[in-house]
Amino acid sequence: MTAKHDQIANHLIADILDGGYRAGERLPSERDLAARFQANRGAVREAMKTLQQLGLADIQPGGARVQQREQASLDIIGHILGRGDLPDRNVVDQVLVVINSLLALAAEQAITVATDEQIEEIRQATRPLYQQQLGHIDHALARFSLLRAVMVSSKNLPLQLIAKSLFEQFAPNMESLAPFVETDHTGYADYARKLDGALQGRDAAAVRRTFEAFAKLNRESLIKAYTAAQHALDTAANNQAKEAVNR
Amino acid sequence: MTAKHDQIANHLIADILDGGYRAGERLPSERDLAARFQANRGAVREAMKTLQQLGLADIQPGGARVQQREQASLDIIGHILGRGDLPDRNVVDQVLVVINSLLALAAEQAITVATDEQIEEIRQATRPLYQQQLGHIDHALARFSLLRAVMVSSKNLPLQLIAKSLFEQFAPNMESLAPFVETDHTGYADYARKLDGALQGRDAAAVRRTFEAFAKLNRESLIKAYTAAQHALDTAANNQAKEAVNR
DNA sequence: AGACCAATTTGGCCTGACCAATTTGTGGAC
DNA sequence: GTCCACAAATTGGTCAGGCCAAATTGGTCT
Repeated sequence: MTAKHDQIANHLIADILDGGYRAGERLPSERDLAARFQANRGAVREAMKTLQQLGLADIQPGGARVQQREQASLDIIGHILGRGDLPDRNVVDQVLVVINSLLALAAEQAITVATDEQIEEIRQATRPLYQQQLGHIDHALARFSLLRAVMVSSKNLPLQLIAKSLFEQFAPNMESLAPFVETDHTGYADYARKLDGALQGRDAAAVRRTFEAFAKLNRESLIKAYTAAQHALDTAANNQAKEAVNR
Repeated sequence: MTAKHDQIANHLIADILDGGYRAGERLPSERDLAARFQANRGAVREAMKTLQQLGLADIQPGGARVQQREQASLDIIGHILGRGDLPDRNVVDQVLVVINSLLALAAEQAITVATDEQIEEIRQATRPLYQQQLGHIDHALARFSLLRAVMVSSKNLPLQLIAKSLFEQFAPNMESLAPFVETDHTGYADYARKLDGALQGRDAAAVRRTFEAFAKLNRESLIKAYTAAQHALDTAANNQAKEAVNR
């Protein structure tokens, strides 16, 4: 059971993100919200604090107002992805672009500052990707731990924090898409081999190129998954409509 | 007058970041903290909520525990930079590396997706950098609005949010360093001209190269400023020591 | 209209209290 | 001495009702 103030916060966040309250508009007073959610004002207060820290609301004595989405914190991405049946395709693509760029940067940094032991750790993390028979989920997990190893070795705190934040908001929201993802084992194995070699030689340019290829692979797989998922959803909707007619 | 719960939160954040509470350690109970800060438990509660959202504390029934810094939110960077006389040099450098990388990415995206009007806007933003007599602050502001124009034109929400967050945490903490910064007007003007040309031709590679040069300029200027500031601080400390001896 | 002022609303904070989950202390069994 | 079960104390989550200062609102006078 999630805490009440979190429920309230999530409800309000969804309302704002769905356009129930537009930017600049006044939010109901804490007393109103308390009555509406059948909660104490303290609980509402904590929920509002969440909204404020997400940059969704500007809360001042006299009243709270909704802020522009561009003013929000990075932490709203998860909430944005969580709406609807499938995560918003554009936003997913945007997140991927950023993650991949940061990954390339991290690799670059790692190659210059990481110890031999850490390079070895990253190389170890590429090993599971050679396996052709790895399950979808396991393969994804293997890719993530590779990502993580690179980030840690970059020794760049903001970089790590951004990657962690993006990833943690991204991963749980991709589950609805997971059944439609087909992993290109051969492609990833190829990439893993090249990365391994580039790491061994501490060849920054080669590493960057490999990660770019990696990004391409991810993106293509995502696009396919989306078309498949969309198709499945559409037919499901059709069936429901037919059933409704038959009644 | 800042709100009480913010004062409490800031105090606790500083304590944690300064090592007063180590990772894994238990934080005092809300009731204890309330007594310590002569505040109500509700106020402490909101402060704790802040810590939780910053990823600094894991708070559960039974007690709150300090989390690893690597588990924190991106929003702690500002607090980390705010400690001490000067912002931590390594962290500043790390932030710059990330911002510059994101800037290059944004420019790349902008060139492919931005409308002609937006490209024109970015080009307009380069204009002030031609002026050799611009004050340090004004010059910095001009660079920032250029940065902002590029970010907006990228039309990548997570990218914008990250840049905004990093920048807003970065800028206010660099004030202590501002007096020691010397702006290389000629260098920036050169860079602005090249960027302008690359934008006009929508030449992605050229844009990226320009931003890399830009990054180099910024970094060198920062290094100089740090050595100057450090020197000033050291002599000030020496003078104080001498005075103490003379008494 | 526009400027000014009082009444109301709103967020910030406080006291005191109850519950459920967790932690901690205690005793006994092995 | 070690380990485990059980009770007691602690802790976070929530609630009720109330006061204050700042902001908003609405009416009034110019």
